[in-house]
Amino acid sequence: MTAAPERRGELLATAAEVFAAQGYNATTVRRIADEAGMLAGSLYYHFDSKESMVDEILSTFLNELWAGYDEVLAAGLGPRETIEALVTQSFKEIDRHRAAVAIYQKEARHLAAQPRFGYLADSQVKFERAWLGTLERGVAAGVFRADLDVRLTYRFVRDTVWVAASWYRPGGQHSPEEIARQYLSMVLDGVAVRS
Amino acid sequence: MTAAPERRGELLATAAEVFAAQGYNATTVRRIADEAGMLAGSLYYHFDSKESMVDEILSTFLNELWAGYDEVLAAGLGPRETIEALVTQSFKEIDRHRAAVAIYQKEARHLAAQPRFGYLADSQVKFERAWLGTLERGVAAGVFRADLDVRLTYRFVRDTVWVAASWYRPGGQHSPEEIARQYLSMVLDGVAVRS
Amino acid sequence: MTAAPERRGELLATAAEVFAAQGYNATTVRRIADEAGMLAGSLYYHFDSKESMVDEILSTFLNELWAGYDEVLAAGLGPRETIEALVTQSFKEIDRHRAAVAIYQKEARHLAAQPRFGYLADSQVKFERAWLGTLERGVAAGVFRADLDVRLTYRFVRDTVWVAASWYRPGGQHSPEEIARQYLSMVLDGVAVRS
Amino acid sequence: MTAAPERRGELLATAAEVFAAQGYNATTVRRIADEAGMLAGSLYYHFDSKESMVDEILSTFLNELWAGYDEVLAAGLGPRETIEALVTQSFKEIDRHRAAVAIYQKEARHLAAQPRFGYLADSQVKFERAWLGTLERGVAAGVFRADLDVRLTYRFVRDTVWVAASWYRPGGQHSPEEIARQYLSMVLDGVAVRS
DNA sequence: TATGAATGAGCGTTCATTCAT
DNA sequence: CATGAATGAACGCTCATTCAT
Repeated sequence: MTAAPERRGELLATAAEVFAAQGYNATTVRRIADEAGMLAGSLYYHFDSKESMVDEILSTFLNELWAGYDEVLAAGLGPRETIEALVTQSFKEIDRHRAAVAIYQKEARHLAAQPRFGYLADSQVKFERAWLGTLERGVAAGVFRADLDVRLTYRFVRDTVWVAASWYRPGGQHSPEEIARQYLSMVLDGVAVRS
Repeated sequence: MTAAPERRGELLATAAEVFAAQGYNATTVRRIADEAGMLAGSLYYHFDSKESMVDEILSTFLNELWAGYDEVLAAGLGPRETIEALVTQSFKEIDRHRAAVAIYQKEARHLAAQPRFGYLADSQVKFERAWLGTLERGVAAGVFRADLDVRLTYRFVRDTVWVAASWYRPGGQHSPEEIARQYLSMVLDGVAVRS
Repeated sequence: MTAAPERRGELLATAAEVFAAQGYNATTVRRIADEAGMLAGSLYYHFDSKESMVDEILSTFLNELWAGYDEVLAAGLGPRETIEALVTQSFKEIDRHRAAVAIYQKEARHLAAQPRFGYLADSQVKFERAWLGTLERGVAAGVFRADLDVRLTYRFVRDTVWVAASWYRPGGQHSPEEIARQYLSMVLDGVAVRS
Repeated sequence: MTAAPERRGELLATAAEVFAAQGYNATTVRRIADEAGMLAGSLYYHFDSKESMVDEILSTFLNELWAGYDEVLAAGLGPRETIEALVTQSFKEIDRHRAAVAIYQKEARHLAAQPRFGYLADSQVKFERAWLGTLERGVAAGVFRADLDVRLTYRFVRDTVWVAASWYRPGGQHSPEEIARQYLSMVLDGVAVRS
C-alpha cells in the first residue's frame, strides 16, 4: 500500500532527470520508460500523460520552494538579510531539485501558456513581488544603491542565481552554502577590488 | 540581382524569431513557412533542412560575435577595461541578434553533440579562454578580488550577461549601452551601498 | 527550326540513360535536368511531363522494333530462319536502344496499367503472336521439338534474349551479331555436348 | 508465446507481395499497412523501416537459397548433374519465395549500392563462382560445348532460370520440378530437332 | 528558351496515447 | 502492474509541376 507512492516518486525522479537532460519536448515517453525499466504504455498506469509528469515535477518543486521562501519572508529580517536568506535558500533548492530547476528554467515560459500550468505564472508574480519588494525596501532603507534601475537589479539578481542550475552538479567542489556565500559577495560587493 | 541573398536573410530572420519563441524542437517547419507566407515545402528551395537553418542562424551570429570580441581582445586594454568592453560588446550583440542569442542559450548544449555543430563547442572553449583569462589577469594585477573562486566568477559574469537575452526586447526602455553600463556597475561594484 | 527536334532527341537520350540506370520512379526530373545542364522546370518547355518522356522513349523504341520485326515476318522465311532472324534483329535493337530496352524490361508491366501506355500491352500481344506462332509453325514442320510445352519454350526464348539488355554494354567484347549467333546456337542446339 | 514471430512473418509476406507487384520504390508503407489491415505507423512497431523490411525479405531468401545450393555443391556431383541439381533447386526456391525472387531481380542492383545490402554483392560473387566454375569444369570434362564463350553461357543459363520468377505463379499448370525438367532439356539439348 | 520561386500532394517516420490481456 | 499491439495525428522532407519573368 505504501509501495505505490514511492514508485511514483521514483518514476518522477527518473522522468525529471531525462527532461532536464534532453528537454521536455525532445524527451520521449519511451525513453523515460526505458530508464525506468518498463514499456512506454506501462507509464500510463501511473500517470495520465507526459504533461502530468512535468506538472507534478514542477508543482512539487514550487511547493517546496515556496515553503522555504515563505518562512524567510515571515521572519521579519532586514532587506539585506532577507536577500541573503533567499539566495541561500535558492541554492539549497537547486541542490535538492536540480533537475526540476533545470526544467523550470528551460520550459516554464512556454508551458505557462497552457491553463493547466497557470500556477507557473502565479509563482512568477509572487516571486517578483518578494524579490522586487525586498530590493525596493532596501533602496528606501539606504542599504541598496539608489542609482540603479531596480527592475534591472531584480533581473540581475534573479537570473544570477537560477542560471546556476544549468551548470551546478550536486556533490561538486563547493557546497550550496559556499556557492551562495560567494554569489552574495559578488552581487552585493562586486568583483572589483575597492579603490 | 541581389534578391536571392536578401530572401534567404528574411527567411532566416523569420525562422530565428520562431525558434527563439518556441524552441528549436517544438518549432515545425510548417510554422516557419506560415510566418513567411509560404508552404512548408517551399522552404526547401532555399534551405537543405530545418537543421541547416539553425546552423546558418547560429554560425552567422557567432561569426559576428567573434569579429567584435577579437577586436576588443586585440586592443591591448587592461583587464577591467577589457571586461567592460566585452560586456558592452555582448549587449550590442544581444541587441542585434536577440533571437540568435536566445536560440544559442537554449539549444547550444544539445546541438553541440552533433558533428555539424562542432563549432559551438569550439566557440565555447575560445569564449572561456577569453573571459577567464581576462579575469585571471585582473586578479593578478590586483584589480579583481582574489578571495573569489575565479571559475565561479567567470560563470557569474558570463551567465549574468547572456541570460539578459531572455528578457531583452530591442527598442525597450534602456539602450544596450545603458544596460551594459548598469550591469557592469553591478558586477564590478555590487548592488549594496558601501559602508 | 531544325534545332528543336534535335534538342528533344538529346534530352530524351539523356532521360533514357538515367531512367535505365536508376529506374523510372527513382529518377527525379531534377536529375535529368542536371544531366542535361538545365533546371528542372526548364524541361517542361520541351515535355508535358515526366511520363510523356518515358512514353516517347518507349514508343519510339517499339516503333523501330516493329519496323524490323515486320520486315522479317513479311520475308516468308521458314520457322527456324524466322527465329534466327528475329533473335538477330532483337540483339541489334538491344545494341541501338539499350537504355530503352532496359526501361521496357523494368517498367513495362506497371506502366501498362495506365491507358496512355495501352500500346505496351498491344505490342506484347503482337509479340506473342509472332514468336509463339513461329514456334508452333516450327513444331508442326518438325524443326522444333514437339515434346516441350510450347508456351514454356516461347517464354524461354523471349526472356533469354531480352534479359541480355540488363548486362549488355555497346562496344563490349562481342558484337550484337556474334552474341546473337552464340545465343541462337545455345537455344537451338543446347549447351551440352552431343553424345 | 510464438505469436510475435508469426505476425512478423505474415507482415513480411504481405510486404513482399506488394514490393514484388509494384516495385520497392513505388510501394508506399501505407499500402503495405492497408494490405495488412493496419495503419502505416503501426508497421513501425514491428520493423525499423521500410528498408529493414526488404532487407529481411531478401536476406531470409538468400539464406535459404544458399542452404540448398551449398548442399548441392557439397554433394560431389559431376558438372552436368550439378547444373541439373542447381536448376532444379532454383525452381524450387522460385516456387517457395516467388515474391522475394521477383524483388531480388528488380531491386538487387540498386540496393546493393548501400552498405547495409553488401551481402547482395557477396551473394552475386558466390553465385558466379558456383555456376561459372561448374560450367568450366564441364567444358574441361567434355560434357559442355567448348565452342561457346563460357561467360555468355553462364549469363544465358543464369538469366534463363531466374527470369522465370517474373511469370511463374505457384499452383500453376506445371510443378517447379516439371518446369525445371523442361528448362534443363532446352538449355542442355536445345529446342531444335536434331538432324 | 530557360530561370527562380513557389505549390500541393504525398511519403517515411515518430510518438503520445489507448486498451485488451 | 505491466505488456504487446495498435491508433492517429503530425512532422520533416521530396518531388512533379506551374508560371511570371
